[in-house]
Amino acid sequence: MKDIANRLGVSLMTVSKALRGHSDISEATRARVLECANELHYRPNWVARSLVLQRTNLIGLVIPDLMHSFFAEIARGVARVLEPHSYQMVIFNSDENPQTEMTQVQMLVERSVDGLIIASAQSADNHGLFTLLNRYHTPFVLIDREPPGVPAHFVGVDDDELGEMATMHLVEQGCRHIAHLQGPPSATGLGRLRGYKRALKRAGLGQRDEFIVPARHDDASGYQAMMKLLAQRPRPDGVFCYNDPVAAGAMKAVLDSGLDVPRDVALIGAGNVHYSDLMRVPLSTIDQSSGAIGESAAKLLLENLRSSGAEQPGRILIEPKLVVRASTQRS
Amino acid sequence: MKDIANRLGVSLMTVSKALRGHSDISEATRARVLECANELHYRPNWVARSLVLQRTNLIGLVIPDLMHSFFAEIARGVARVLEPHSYQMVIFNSDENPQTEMTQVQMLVERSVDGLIIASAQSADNHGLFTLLNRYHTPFVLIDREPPGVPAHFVGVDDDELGEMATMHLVEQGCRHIAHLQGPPSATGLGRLRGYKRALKRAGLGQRDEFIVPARHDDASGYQAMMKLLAQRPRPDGVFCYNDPVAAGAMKAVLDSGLDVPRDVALIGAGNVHYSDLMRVPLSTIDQSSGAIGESAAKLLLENLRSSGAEQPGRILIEPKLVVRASTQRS
DNA sequence: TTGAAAGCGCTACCAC
DNA sequence: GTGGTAGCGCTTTCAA
Repeated sequence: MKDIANRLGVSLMTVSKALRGHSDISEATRARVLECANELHYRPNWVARSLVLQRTNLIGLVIPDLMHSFFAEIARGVARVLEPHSYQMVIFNSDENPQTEMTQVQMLVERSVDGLIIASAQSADNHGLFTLLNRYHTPFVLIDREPPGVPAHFVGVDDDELGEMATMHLVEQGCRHIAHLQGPPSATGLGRLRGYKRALKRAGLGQRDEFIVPARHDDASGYQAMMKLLAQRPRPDGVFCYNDPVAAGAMKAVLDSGLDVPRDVALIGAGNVHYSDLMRVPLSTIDQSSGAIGESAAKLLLENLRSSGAEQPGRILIEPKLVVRASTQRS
Repeated sequence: MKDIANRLGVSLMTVSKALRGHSDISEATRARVLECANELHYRPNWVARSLVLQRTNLIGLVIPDLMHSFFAEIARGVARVLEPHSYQMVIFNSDENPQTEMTQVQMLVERSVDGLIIASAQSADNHGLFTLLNRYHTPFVLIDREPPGVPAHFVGVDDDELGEMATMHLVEQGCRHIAHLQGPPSATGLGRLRGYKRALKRAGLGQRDEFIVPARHDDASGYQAMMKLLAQRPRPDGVFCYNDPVAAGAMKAVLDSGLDVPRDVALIGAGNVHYSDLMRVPLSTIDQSSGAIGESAAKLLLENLRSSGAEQPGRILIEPKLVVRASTQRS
């Protein structure tokens, strides 16, 4: 930039303004500056710009599992909205580890990102992340996992309803011994569990504690949990799995045990990940519109950035949608 | 930081040095500074630090498709290596679009990332990206896709060998009409095609141009391409697919057409993505050790950052490994 | 062992 | 229209 000024015999200021199309700089000099900048392959230094502007045009996205295509789709949704506003996205993968997550949020804040979008891995009763977040002025939007009792912007589905919907579907398919592979103790995991219980009650089916088996969020844990479940008598004839990866693992377990899906055991997941349709037995699931979640969250955050975020929390609930495939069709 | 200085009645410098454990600051003041910093929840401002240090401790990762778990695993590998060196990773998703990719590289450079890892979406004959890259001093490592004739650090597999290995496996399974669903015209796509042709020659099988059908990189394109292939006579009895997503789409096409995998058509992919094992018919594939690619690339880049990158290009080839599952077992 | 000065590359605010 | 001055938050260099 200094080079350009020297070469053209104008001041550094003129160059700075010309480059940004600032109010009134004569067309002539503006053109000369731009041309010269091109020749010299001038590129603005965002670090310096950010320092003085107190604004990086960066937003941070913290998600628990990049390998889960549900979150990858969210990331795409976010990027899609941000791009035209010339914001960029920094992704962190917390690996479902609350401690890692806090460190990453910390780092993002130190990097002065303008805003945060977080799918939190915190267990439902831990508010550490939020006391951290509240120390800084960085606006943030929570997605997918809504911690109870924390006033914050949120975009996601109603997990209670999701759990109920999935479980009711199994009921309607004639299942009478319905089990649940439970996810992590996040808001999401607990909500889905509540929905499961509520559906059982509504259907007048008894609830058995042994039919609630803890898994984690991935297919490996789904496999193990399902194996435990299959060892029980009576054997469940329908299982609502925390999410699609867990359901995928569970399906493998059922098939490996020489049983049939859905005849012996019907399976339903949640998330409608991209490959659900391509599995051994195409997986019934609850769609959460992952792309839409990302987009809405990004929009909400951008609004907040503009209005300096003083208004009250927005809350966007996306309707869960049942997607019926072979894994639950017992007729 | 200024606050700390005031509160303690020492100079700003003392604080700066104390915080970083600089050579000699009396233990006493150091302790006082650290304690006070804690109380005030002081956090360093990386933007400012980066500006003066001319170093951001950020590395940029540009990949063509986050939804493809092959790349998601690479990202994890990179993060795993970077983390202990307190480097952080900025991910961009180029969506297989060369133009987008160049823009993203540009942005990353403007953000002064210390290094780049790129799985390029450029077609094999386009060197635009590299003239761009060479303008700046930012060290970079290419992964997965090696453009011919460009001296650069590279980590990936030998795609010619991969293609040959996959195709030979089909030959050994008794396939005689072997087709190829071709990927994008990137170095990877072309290499795999070459390997396919070479294997046919080695096996003494004739090569039919109609058996080479262009797809892209995703399952949707695999589905379409496979449908075209199935309309042909003779119908192929074995297909080497550019990658696993394409193979997944192809599998859907075959099954939707009422044919059997592998009896009527054997299928093999490449990448060994995480869910290959969970598909309708578990998919045979060529493993590329995605995690290892990410790790090696990150290590190579870090070495370069330390040595200010003046040495000659490193080239790390990872052995492709055949993974046989049901989709090719015809015995 | 501590502190003052200068500057990283850029922009806002005011004079000319 | 154009240009100087000051400063963003931090670090390196050198003097006290």
